[in-house]
Amino acid sequence: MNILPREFYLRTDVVLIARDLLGKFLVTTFKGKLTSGLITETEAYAGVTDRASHSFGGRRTARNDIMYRTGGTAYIYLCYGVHSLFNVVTNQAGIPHAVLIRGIRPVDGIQLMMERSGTPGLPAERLDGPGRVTKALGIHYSRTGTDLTRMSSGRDRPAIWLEDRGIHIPLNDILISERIGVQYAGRDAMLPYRFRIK
DNA sequence: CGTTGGATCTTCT
DNA sequence: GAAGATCCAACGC
Repeated sequence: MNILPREFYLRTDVVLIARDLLGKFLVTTFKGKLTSGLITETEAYAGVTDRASHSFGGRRTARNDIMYRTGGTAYIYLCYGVHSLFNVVTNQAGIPHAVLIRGIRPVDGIQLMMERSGTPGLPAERLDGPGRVTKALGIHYSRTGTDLTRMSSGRDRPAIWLEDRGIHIPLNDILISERIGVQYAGRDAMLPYRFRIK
């Protein structure tokens, strides 16, 4: 197993990290059941200078406090009272950058993920939508603050982590566009911070 | 096929 | 008290 190391997240360019996360694996084990997916879609949120970010202007509240932790921490919050959205915090502590995971291709535990999604039967080739991703992987917003980099074994293994399985997505296979659902961010809504595998 | 609105609840104003 | 980094079913065309 090759868990993404702290250094991966500590880099200063959150947009580059969002791109690099394509092709990596988001893995969870809850109650001994392992589920995972290859990350197919991400969005970068560039902290205090980004109007679309929860931490724009240095805003710091009980909800987004996790964003100010060190890179490699999970920032998970409740959206519209319904969906848990999963982000990875990047950069060093005090700099509230994050990458939202918006889509995966289910790999391990496909059947369980389909059951969690409420659509058993057909194996999904793509699982798109940040709320659906967390639902399928069993990620709840109460898990916010989880350290995603701790490399340990057995029962102490973190319940959520990111893994490199040696897959590299060439730039030619990546679609870059504007972020979704951030119209309120004005000019920043048009930044090319969304990355998708074609 | 595009558009609309309800669900649901925490967070911040 | 309003709005939100969403989703899906129900509608109208």
